[in-house]
Amino acid sequence: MGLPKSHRLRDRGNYRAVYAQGIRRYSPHLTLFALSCRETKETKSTDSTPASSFGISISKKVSKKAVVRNRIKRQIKGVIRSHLQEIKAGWQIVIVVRPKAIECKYEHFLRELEELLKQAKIINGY
RNA sequence: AGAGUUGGCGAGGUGGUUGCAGAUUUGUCCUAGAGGCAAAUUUGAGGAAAGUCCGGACUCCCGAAAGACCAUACUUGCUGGAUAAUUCCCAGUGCGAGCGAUCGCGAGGAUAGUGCCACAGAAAAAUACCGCCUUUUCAUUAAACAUUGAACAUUAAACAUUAAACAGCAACCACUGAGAAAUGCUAAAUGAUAAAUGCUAAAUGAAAUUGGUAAGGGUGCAAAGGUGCGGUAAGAGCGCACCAGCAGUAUCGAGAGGUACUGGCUCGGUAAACCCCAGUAGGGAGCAAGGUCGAAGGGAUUAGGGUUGGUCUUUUUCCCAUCCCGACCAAGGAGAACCGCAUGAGGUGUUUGGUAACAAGCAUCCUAGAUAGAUAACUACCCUCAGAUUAUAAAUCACGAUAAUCUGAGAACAGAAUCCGGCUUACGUUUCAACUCUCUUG
RNA sequence: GGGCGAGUAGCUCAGUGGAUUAGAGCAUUUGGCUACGAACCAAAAGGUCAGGGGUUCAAAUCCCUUCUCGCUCA
Repeated sequence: MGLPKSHRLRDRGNYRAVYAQGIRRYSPHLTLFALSCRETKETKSTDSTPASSFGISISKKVSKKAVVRNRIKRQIKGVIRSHLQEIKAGWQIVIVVRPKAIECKYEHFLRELEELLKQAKIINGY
């Protein structure tokens, strides 16, 4: 379940900005960093609010095997994709995976991400 | 049937839905681009993609290309072959392991030279400490050597004396039997010597040191070819037999080497110590190499200058130098943008040559290309495996075979990042082929 | 992706072109000193020299290989 390119974070500068200025929310296996484009002064009123973009970060401390890291990334992307329509526009979000997340399955990520997004009030309708 | 050796196939298959990336086509949007968006079709990880241990291709720098000598580097190091190249691969030789199939080997040179071999040991690679023999001087002795061997000393058996346990007597003492042990005595047995006899004319000791010798010397991983017989003043491959090694000759082989004969007796180990010999190599950096994205170059001349660790030779206008000619600005725009970047020492099949690695020819196929980094989730059928139940033929029973149904599983190691060829490491199950050893015979 | 380096006692490091038995400081344990403690004095224990294999009479050291950790390159 990949994400379309428009929903990915691609610049190193974006990541820095999110880490430095964004909100933080925690769960046992994941950490969420989020930054709204409206709060930053860079965005100009002429642009319509851009789509929310996501980045996922896994260090080698989680697992040294590339297979394991890639699988976790894909599962998280799948969760995001299934909630894509509910998520508000204009956010830049980085999800950091903690070392304990090796044993998690798809359903665990589903629940945790939902809770994190609720806490950050990014999801519509709640 | 069990144990084992070697090599191979394979890493479930075909679909559906949602979703990601590339390519092609079509449509659409505008700022008109190698642009965005949408749809359709199609393609989308491995045997190791890994480790980065080697070898190349490719790119740039040291102007370039070629060559000679020297230096430097090299886990290059039996022989031949094969390859773009290699430390890989193939075939063989030698050595080693295994009953065997088979497997392993850094396998040139230690008489080119230098170094090292702790402790121990006389000595660690050529010497002589002890010892053995010889020579000289001095001293001593009729000794030494061989044979016989009294006395003497030691003790055994037997005998003598004393006499315990035990047995008999209902029981104790006594008595009778019994006889361990102790003491005494003794030898033709053992030990040692006086003495005698025989034989030779020297012998012994000390010192000196002339010469010989490498047999022997609690060591040590290793001691000067090994064992035996002869031989000698004492010894020694000094001679002989067998074994090991070396050299030469003959012969077989393309070669490493094999076989046979002869010879003189033959100077340890270490080169994964320096090194010698032969061989190979311009040096360095690596796709994060490097290049492109408007804005200056082109031509002529050769008298001169400039090169790879060093010296030198040849060629070349690559740069500098000198001279001549010529040029001029529309947009966008410096991004982890694009190219490099997916047709390659390619795959598959087949024929020919070759023992083989491999090579050549023909036919056919195009089969990942991301860049915060694309493969996932669910599901249907088939197939494979495991377990359970039932049935079938044969049968005394068991194992096993076939069929049907149900349940479960399809995993392990692991994810392309410029591309190839190797090596190394990781890896669950099933299966195929060839071969070896042992046991059994429905 | 490419290129480098390191691993020795609980910790920090020596040792290293083969040979004394692998050492030092801190920490630990025991004893002494002290009314008690610190400091001090004395002694002891503690090592698969990262793992495996090879060369050698002999390897922490020489050679090969594997593992772990770290650094660096636009």
